[in-house]
Amino acid sequence: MSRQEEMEARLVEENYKITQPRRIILKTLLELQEKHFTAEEVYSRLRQEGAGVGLATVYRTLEVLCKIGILNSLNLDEESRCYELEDVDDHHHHLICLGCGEIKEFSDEMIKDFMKHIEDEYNYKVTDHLLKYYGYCSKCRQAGEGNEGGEEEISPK
Amino acid sequence: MSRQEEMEARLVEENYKITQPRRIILKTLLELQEKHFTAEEVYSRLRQEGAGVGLATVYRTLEVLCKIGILNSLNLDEESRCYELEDVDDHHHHLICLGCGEIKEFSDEMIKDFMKHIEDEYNYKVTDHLLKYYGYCSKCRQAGEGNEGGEEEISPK
DNA sequence: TTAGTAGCGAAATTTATTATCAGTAGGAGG
DNA sequence: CCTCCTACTGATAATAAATTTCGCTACTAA
Repeated sequence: MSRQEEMEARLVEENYKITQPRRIILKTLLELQEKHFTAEEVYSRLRQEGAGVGLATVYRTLEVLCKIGILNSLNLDEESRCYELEDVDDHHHHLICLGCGEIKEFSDEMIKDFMKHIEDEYNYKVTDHLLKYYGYCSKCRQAGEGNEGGEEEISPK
Repeated sequence: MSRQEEMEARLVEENYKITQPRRIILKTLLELQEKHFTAEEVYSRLRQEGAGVGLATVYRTLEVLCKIGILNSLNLDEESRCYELEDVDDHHHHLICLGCGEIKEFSDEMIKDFMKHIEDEYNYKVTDHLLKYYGYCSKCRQAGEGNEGGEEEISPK
């Protein structure tokens, strides 16, 4: 079963219909080079390909895909919501360079212990978590300390 | 030196002027009951008190206060930006209940070790970080699993 | 084949935030 | 205590992301 077929099976499983626009959007998501993307990015990609899929439908579909766990929704920057394909075996977090905007990922094995501790202390059932580190990558640290001649600065948090 | 005076001193230190609107906003922030607040919340509080401070000024002032470290800017929910007064001795993160929206805080001592590890592995200089846990508090876990009769659900991430 | 409904695209709307701009006032220097 | 410069201000317009609306379409179960 292909990745696309798996996803469509998930939709059916959750009582959503397999429609042409949804098929096209799934296909596009699988083809995207970028690991992280916004609704607008998906939409403009679809326009390029001449698919007659509306922006509202993109938003609606991405929302559905999040609900059924095919996508994760992230807040990587303040401006607009990002999405990424969910990979069950690859829980990770983000390391964001304030100089050049580069985003690295790291796994979160160690964080899980801390989560257990939090669950006990506060009597919560934790279902999700988000960890982001902001800093400066090796390149940006060398390149002259003051962001001179560099790209836009990015604001943390 | 009062808290307000300290803050005004910070403004001067950073070459910002002490203006009437800024004084009023600082006073209001110190009086707020809520630990977390949005620009709109500050603004409506000011209106209630009859202070003739414009919305744009509130946004501008909160931005300035973030820049000089008097406030932290948080992304507790997707809709609008939250702020909190910075407390140097109390670094913490947030535990957010998806059922009722309750927000608890916990300190981040343990997270610091993990940060060191990340800095070494990726050759980053980490300057800031953000950790949020989403889950269900003890109350919401009892109250019938399906959010029946409860308030609005909140979306994670 | 048909009926009912989930889903659709286009456009309008909402909401948070930022930019604009003419006027004001803080405060350094006289 | 004045004066002047300019950072700052309030009102409002503009922007942009996301959501809602609405009449129409096309799945799918009978």
